[in-house]
Amino acid sequence: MRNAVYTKKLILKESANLFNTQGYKATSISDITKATGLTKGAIYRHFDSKSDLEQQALRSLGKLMFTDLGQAIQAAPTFELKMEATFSFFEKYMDTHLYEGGCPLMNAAIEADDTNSPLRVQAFNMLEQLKASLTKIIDNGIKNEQVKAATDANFYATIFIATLEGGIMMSKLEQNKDVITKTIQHLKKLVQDILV
Amino acid sequence: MRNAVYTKKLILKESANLFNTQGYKATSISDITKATGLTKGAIYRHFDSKSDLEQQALRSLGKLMFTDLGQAIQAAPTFELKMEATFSFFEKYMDTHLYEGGCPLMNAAIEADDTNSPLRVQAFNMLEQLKASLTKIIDNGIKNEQVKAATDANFYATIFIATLEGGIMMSKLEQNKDVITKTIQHLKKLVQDILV
DNA sequence: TTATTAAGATACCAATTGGTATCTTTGTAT
DNA sequence: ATACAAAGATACCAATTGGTATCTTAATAA
Repeated sequence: MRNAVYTKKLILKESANLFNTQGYKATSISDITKATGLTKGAIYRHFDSKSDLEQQALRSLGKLMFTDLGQAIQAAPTFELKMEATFSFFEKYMDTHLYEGGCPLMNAAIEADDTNSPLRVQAFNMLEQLKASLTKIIDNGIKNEQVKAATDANFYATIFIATLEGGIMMSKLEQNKDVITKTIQHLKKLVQDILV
Repeated sequence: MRNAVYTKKLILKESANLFNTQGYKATSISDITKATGLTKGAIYRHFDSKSDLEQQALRSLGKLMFTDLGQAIQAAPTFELKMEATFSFFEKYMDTHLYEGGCPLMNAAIEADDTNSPLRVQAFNMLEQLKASLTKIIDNGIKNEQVKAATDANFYATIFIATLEGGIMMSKLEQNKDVITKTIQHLKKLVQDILV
C-alpha cells in the first residue's frame, strides 16, 4: 500500500488551502484532485464526504493557528510582549503562505454564520478558544501585577479580537498591510492604557 | 406586459438577501426562482448572467447601506451624535431583517478577496466609501472645533470600521449582541478621547 | 376588439456536482 | 516468489449547475 498517512496529510493541506481561499462551498472535489494530483477514489478513501473533509480541513487549520499562536505567546515573557506576539501573529496573515486566504476563523465564520452546519460550530469553538487565550493572558497579567487590577479581561480580549479581525479583513481587501499596521498601532496604545 | 420594474426589484431584493446570507457562489439561480416564485426565463430577461445579477444585487445592498447610514449621520447634529448614529447603524445589523446575513461589505469582501472578480472591486469601493464617510465626519468635527485638531481622521476612521466589522462578525457567530455592544461601548470611549 | 410586443413560462442543453462500485496497482509479510 | 490487503484509479451514477431557444400569456395602443 502507498503511504496513506502522507496522502491524507497532502489532501488536508491542499484542501484546507483551497477552502480558505476560495471558500468551502465554492471548492469542488475536482479542484482538490487537481491540487493534489490524486483522484476522487483516493480522496473518498480517506474522507467520508465533502462535509467530512471540510471539517477536518478547518480542524487542521485551527490546530496550526493555535499551535503557532500558542508558541509565540509562551515564548514572550511579559504581558506586554505576549500581546505584541499576538498582534504579530495576526499581522502574519498578510504575508505568510501558510494561511493564504487570511484568517481561517473569520473565513469559516462568514461563510457559515447563517447556517447550522458543523462548520459554524467549529468556527464558534475557535473563537471561544481565541477569546479564552487572550482573556487568560490578561488575567495572568493582573496576577503578575503587570496589568491594572480593575481591567475587565474578557472585555479587552473581545475588543482586541474584533479590531484585529476587522483589520485583517480590510487589509486583505485593500491588498496591503496599511490597515492591519494601523490597527496594531492602536491596540498597542490600548495595551499601554491597562498597564499598571 | 406585466410590471417589469416591480419584477426586477423583486428579483434584486430576494437575490440580494440570499447572496448576503448563503453567499454568492453558494446561491443558485434555482434558489432565486424559489424565493421569487418566478422562473429562470423571467430572471434571465432582466439580467445578462448570474454574475451580472450578483453585481447588481450587491450594488443595491450598497445603496441601501449608504442611504440608511447617510440619513442617520445627516440627522445627527454634532460630531459625537454622528458617531453614535454610525455605531447604531452597525448594531442594527444584528436585528433588522433588511440585512439578514450581516454586513454586505464584509460578506462580499471575505468571499471575493482572493479573486479578481467584479465583486471584489465593488466591495473595495464600498469600503473606500465608508472610510471616506467617517473621515469626513471627523474632519468636520475638527473644523467645528468639536474634535482635537491633531486627530488623524483617516487613522481613526480605519480603527472605527475595523472594530465594528470585527464586532459584527463575532456577534453573528455567537448569535447575540454581546460583542457588538462591547465594541460600541469601547468606541464611545475612543470618541471621548478625541473630543476637544 | 384586435394586433402588437414585452414579460414570463417551458423545455431543453452540455458541463459539473458529490458520490459509489469496481478494478488495478503496490507494499509487505510469509 | 507469492499471496494478501490496502491504496488509489477508473468508470460510472443521478442531480444540479448556469444558460438558451422557443412558446405562451397579458397589458396596451390603435
